[in-house]
Amino acid sequence: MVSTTQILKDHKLRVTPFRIEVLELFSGAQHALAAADLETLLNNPDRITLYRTLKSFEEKGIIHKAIDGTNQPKFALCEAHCHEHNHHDEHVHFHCIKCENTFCIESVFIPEVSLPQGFRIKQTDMIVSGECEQCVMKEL
Amino acid sequence: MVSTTQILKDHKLRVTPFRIEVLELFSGAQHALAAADLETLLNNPDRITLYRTLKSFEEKGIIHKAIDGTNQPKFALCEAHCHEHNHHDEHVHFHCIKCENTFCIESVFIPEVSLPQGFRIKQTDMIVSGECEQCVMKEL
DNA sequence: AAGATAAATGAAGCAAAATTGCATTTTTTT
DNA sequence: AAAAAAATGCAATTTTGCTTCATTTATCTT
Repeated sequence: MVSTTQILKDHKLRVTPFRIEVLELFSGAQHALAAADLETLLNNPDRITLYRTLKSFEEKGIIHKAIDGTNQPKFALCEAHCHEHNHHDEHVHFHCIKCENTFCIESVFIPEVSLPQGFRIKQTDMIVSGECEQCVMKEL
Repeated sequence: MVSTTQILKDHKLRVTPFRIEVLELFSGAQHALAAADLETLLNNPDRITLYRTLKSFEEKGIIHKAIDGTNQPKFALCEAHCHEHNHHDEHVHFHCIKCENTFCIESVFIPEVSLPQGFRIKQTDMIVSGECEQCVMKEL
C-alpha cells in the first residue's frame, strides 16, 4: 500500500501536515467530497488553503472532479494511472438524490458518442442519478 | 407557431410581463443560458424574481437544466413533450471550453448504461466538452 | 546539519451568488 | 369590479470563492 506521503511526493507536491490530512480524508471516503464536506471534516480550516489544496491536487492528478448536477463540485481520488494534466477518469459517476452522495463507478466506462460534424471533443462526463444501494435498502 | 403566452398557459403558469420576457429570451437563444446571462440580457432585473421564475419554469417542464461542469447551471427550452415533473430531455449537452457556451444536441441520445446491482436509476446526464463548430472555425 | 530558496499557509478584505421573510402589486376568477 | 391567489420587489443575510501580502515551512544544497 502506498503511503499518503509517497503519493504527494510522486506527484511532485511538498509534504505538509495539511495536505496529508486532506489526502487521508479522501482515502478513507466512501464517496466524493465537496469543499463544504471537507470544511466540516477538517473542523473549519482556512478555507483558502483548502481550495488551493484541492486545486493543486486536481492539477497534479491526485483527485478528479465529479460533476453531479449540484452546484457543488465534488472530488474523489483518481485511479492509479493519472498524472499531471493527464487524467484518465473515464468512468460514470452516480449521484444519489436521497443521501446526496456522489460515487465513482469505476467499473462502468463512459460509452463513446458521435456528434454532428464540426465539434472537437476533448472529454465526456456521464452522471447517473437516482438512489444508491444504501438508500434503496432503507426504504424496505 | 405557439405564442409565448400560450406556452405559459399550457403549463399552468400565470402570464406576467417578466415571464414573457424571460421565455422569449430562451426562444431566441442559440445556446443554454445561465442565470447570470439572463441578468445581463434583462438589464439587472430583481435577481430573486429571476431565480423563482427559472425554478417554476423548470418545475412545469418549460425549461430543463443543462449541467455542463461549470458551477453555473445553464437552462434551455425543453422539447415539446415535457410536462410538469415529467421531463424527456434525454439528449447530450455540449460544452465549449473556448466560448463557454453550452448547447443541446437534441439529435444525439444518451446511451443506456447498466450499473452494478443495487442502484435505482432515475436519470442520466451526459456532457461532452471540447470546442464547438464556431470556435474550431475561428482557429483556422 | 545549517542555510538558502522556493513553495505553502493564513489573515484581511472584497465580490458575487443565492436564500429568506415580508409587504406590495398584479393576474385571474367570480 | 371586487376578491382571492399568485407573483413581484426590497432588505438583510449567508455562503462561496478570489486577491494580495506577510509569514512560515519544506526541501535542496553545501
